Amino acid sequence: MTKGEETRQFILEKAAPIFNTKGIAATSMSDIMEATKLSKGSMYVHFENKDVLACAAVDHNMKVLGDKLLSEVSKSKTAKEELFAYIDFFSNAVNPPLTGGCPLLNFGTEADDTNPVVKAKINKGCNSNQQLLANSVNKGIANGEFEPEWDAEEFAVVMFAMMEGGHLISRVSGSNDKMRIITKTLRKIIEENTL
Amino acid sequence: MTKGEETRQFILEKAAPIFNTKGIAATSMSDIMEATKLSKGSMYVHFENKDVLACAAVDHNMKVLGDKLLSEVSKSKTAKEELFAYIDFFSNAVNPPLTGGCPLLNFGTEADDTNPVVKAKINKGCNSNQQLLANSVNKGIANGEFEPEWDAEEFAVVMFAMMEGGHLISRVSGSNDKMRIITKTLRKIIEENTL
DNA sequence: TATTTTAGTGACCGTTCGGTCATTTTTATA
DNA sequence: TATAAAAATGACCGAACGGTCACTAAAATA
Repeated sequence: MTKGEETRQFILEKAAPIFNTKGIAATSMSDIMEATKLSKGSMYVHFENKDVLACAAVDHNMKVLGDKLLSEVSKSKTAKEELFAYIDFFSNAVNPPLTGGCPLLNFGTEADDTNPVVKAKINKGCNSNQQLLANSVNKGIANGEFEPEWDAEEFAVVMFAMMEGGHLISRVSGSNDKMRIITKTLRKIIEENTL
Repeated sequence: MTKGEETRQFILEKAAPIFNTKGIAATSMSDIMEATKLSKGSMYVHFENKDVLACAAVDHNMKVLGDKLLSEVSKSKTAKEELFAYIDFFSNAVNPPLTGGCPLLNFGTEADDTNPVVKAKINKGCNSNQQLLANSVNKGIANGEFEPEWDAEEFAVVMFAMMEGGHLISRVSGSNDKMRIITKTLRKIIEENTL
């Protein structure tokens, strides 16, 4: 990795949590300068403007979160364990895996009406998550863990929506209490579909 | 209503959808000036600063949405109809009842880490929605419509989270397809608890 | 209707914004 | 190590930001 690539990565690592916490519009280049202790000119060597940096930060947040998630989920031996690992991974919304909370929720709500590029990225991210869940269910059906009639895709949508909604509730309330109801309910559904 | 109160209301009606669409940080006083065709000085007669206006706009959005929702739900004769009315009311996230989508989702994600005042408002709004749902379930239990063992508060949390999560998915995808899976699932759960 | 109070105006203020660029410093290459 | 290329600096730019204020217009009150 050249010096330039290293700096670019360094800027992203510092910028990503700021964008995820404050939002794209409320994050200024000065915020990033302060966090990186780099000069303004240097930022523009690596990112042609704020939009490009913001997009790269969105990507970075999703990548970091995805990698963490996969590394947890992949420890599982069974399909049920995979689903439970997903639940556990996101169960603490007050102290979430990523500073600022879920980037899909944060950037999705900010971008849906104003930023088509970010909106498309978030849509892909949502679909990936749902695909991950559906794959686990289908894997479990294939290996005889789960009820064969279980609709994997539908459950994936429902579970993903519940986790995101629970995330919102927990973050505005500052408590994981209601997230626990969500996760309990999801675990119950999974158990009910376990053979 | 005095002239001043009228203007204040007028400003809020114009400002609320802009804040709900663009977000608080990305909405400028100039945006509101343009929408109202009022001068800058006039805005500051009725709102001492942007924060106060933004907070009032958040309140306005929640009030308008809450009123619309209640007016729909209150048409219902049975508890089940109330729950179905709630579902129907929010089932079209692509063309939602409020310009910009759900204010709880929009302002909640923007404010959770940065604006304690708005955060508290949104938390109250989330709780009101869940209370409304829980009340319908409890009403249905009391009058023999629903299974007495049904946990109203837990269902309210789950249903609210599913609707908000579904809202996010639909808005970033630009399609109500997955919201339909959410609503279908909720209707099924309600039917399963109907006597 | 005369007077006081309130609403509305728009030029203006200081600050911060995103972004540029000539220059210097560092890194990579020959 | 000499040279070319890339990275980093920070002063600077115009525009947009939130906010103020002396002033005018209109509305409420006596």
